[in-house]
Amino acid sequence: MGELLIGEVAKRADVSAATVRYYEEVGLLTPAPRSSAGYRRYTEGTVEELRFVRKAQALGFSLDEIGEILKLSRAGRTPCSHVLDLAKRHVAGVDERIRQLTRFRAHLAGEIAKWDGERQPTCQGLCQIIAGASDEATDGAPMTSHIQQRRSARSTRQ
Amino acid sequence: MGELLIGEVAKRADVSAATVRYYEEVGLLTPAPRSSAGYRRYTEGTVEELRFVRKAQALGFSLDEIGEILKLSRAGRTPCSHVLDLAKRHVAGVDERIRQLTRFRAHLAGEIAKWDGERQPTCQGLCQIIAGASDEATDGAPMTSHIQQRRSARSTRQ
DNA sequence: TAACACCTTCAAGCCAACTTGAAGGTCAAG
DNA sequence: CTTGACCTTCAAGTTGGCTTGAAGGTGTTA
Repeated sequence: MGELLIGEVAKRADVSAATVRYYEEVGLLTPAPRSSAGYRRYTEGTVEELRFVRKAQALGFSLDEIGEILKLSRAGRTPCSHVLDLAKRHVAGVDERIRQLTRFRAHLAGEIAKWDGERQPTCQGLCQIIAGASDEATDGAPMTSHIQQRRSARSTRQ
Repeated sequence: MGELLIGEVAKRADVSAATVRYYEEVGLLTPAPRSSAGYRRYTEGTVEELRFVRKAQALGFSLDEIGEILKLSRAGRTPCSHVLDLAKRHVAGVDERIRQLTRFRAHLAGEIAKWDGERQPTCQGLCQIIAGASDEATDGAPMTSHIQQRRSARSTRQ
């Protein structure tokens, strides 16, 4: 009951089975123990790791970076000063990223404020500039995929 | 004197000339006016745009997204309600990203705190887990490229 | 025992965002 | 009037992160 086949973990973590195999191949996941028939057998823990991977990815981390963070977290007990250092570097990196994003946001908001305070916003003609963009933007679609939904991976469907 | 050739803008924005051509090709930059010989002629404005592109990219935006933001900012005068809406969506997206990153940071920091409070950090043996990682981490290298330095693009060198 | 949904490997294909290379035109300096 | 550093286009290659397909084994259910 704590044993899941690849399709099952994939579904629970909302990725495809192929992706899970790929993650193992590139070293993100530790190779799963196999059943007598050669089937990979996973536990809930793997589902957690997979979910973590997707979240970190959505935040812009590469699989390499995520792999390192996973290794740190797997080291779990006995985190020596090296591990600690590495982890602290990661946090510092994230902090830097947050600061930059915050500045970026201020920049954008600044432009908007400039515009907002100005003339009446009746658009005539030249607003075609964003015609294409609004197509996507007007029907609830993600014109800007701030949280990435990389072709969704409906896992084992079809 | 306000006229720059492609190598010049490239150098000033710290990208390669090929990248500038590529950006024009995919519609990120508006096609530059040509000299009689067919050379692209740019202004300082393009350098600014290129720098913006690199910054936005480092923050995890795709070229498509950046292209939209650039269009918004080029619309400059007469920003109709549509443009304004679009821009506000972008800000909202950035806000969301910042919130997620902040939570991520808290998670990482939490783990570190747990460890930090614990046993003595003398690492014996099993610390090999991070041997590979420390290789990169110990010599000032960017084990985690939080601000991306995508194969650098030393522009027109060599 | 046949169907069917799962699993396996391996190889190839795809998209974004570039980079690299070939083949050639332009132009100021020696 | 040639050298050398620029510029041009076009085509093909690269990397990361997958997806898709072929060819085949597994295991429950009718």
